[in-house]
Amino acid sequence: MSLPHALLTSLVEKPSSGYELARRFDKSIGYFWHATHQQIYRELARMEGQGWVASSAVDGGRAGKREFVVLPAGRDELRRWAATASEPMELRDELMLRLRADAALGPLGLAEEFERRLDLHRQKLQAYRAIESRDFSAPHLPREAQLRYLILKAGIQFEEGRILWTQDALATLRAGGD
Amino acid sequence: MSLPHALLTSLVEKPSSGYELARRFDKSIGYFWHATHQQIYRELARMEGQGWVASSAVDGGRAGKREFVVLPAGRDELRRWAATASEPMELRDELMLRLRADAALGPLGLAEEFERRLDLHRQKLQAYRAIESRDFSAPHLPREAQLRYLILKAGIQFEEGRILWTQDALATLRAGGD
DNA sequence: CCACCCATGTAACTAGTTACATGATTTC
DNA sequence: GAAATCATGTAACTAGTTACATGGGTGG
Repeated sequence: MSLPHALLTSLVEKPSSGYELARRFDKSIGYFWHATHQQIYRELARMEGQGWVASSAVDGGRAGKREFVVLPAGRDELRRWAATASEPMELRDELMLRLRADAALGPLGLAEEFERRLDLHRQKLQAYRAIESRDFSAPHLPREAQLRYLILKAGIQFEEGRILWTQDALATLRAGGD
Repeated sequence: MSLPHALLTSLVEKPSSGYELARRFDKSIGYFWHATHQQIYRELARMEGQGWVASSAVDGGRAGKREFVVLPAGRDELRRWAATASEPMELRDELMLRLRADAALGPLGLAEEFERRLDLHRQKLQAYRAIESRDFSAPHLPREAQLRYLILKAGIQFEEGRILWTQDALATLRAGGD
């Protein structure tokens, strides 16, 4: 279970409300770890119960707004978790299943969907490239920025690979017979 | 929900028992779509209820062994589903969270885990390469084989990319400061 | 006769998604 | 004063995982 640790990291970076975290999980962090606001609120409540974070009303904030900060126990937990091993992500793309269905049943007209995917991958790559030139184009990056850049580079590499692969697939799908 | 369609495809390729499907989902198909035997049995029961597949006792098989075949309604469903759009797979690797935690808290000694990952990626690539030379080294592949090869190539590309990325990450982690 | 593989399932749990619900504040 | 955004949550559901359970057949 990694969501609590994703939240801890995000809160170490900057104490925030559930709402703010939800927005961050739709943007920067969301590029490699997605979560909805419902999940986030539920998890924050659990984490508070465990003494990993504490919340307080925000001066000058809206009614009901609560800001969460990481407690020492939360930092300890994050450090402990970061040192544990984890399994590499699984490849799990429905498009592969569709390709295999096409192979089993005969041509099903998948080219259109591959075109759509190609577009999506290009858009995502463009978004990543924009972040790259905005945040990581300085000649000497501090360690912290280098690590965050590494995460982005994993995304860039993935999208670039998928673009090439999708083009290969389109050529095969359109080549007709054998 | 894609598991039923993965099972339909697998059963179109070859009528099988739940046990045989479970083994296939640990090998070839499992490389891009994993499922446990519990999930498979549950799903087969549902699919039979919907009239997509039918089961019968196997002559000369063990007691209780049932073989599933795809019914016309199941083929129709598979064809219908294959033509629908789907979202690209999500990047969701715990290692990225750990990198970000390291960036937020300071060096946590992740290099060891990256070494381990590097090994795993190399092993997986080797396994893929073995399948490649066993099944797809003929000069002219029929359409069906070309499509199945495409799926494998997506896996090969992913592992190769990750190997390069992990080496980059190790260099950064070991470079010490900025 | 013991261990391993074949072959089936149930039950309980965890993580994630979708739908619903409410109310305050800011902006046009 | 209406619409958009801020800000919080509950409830029901789906998919996937882990633990448990049973029994027949085969090979050493």
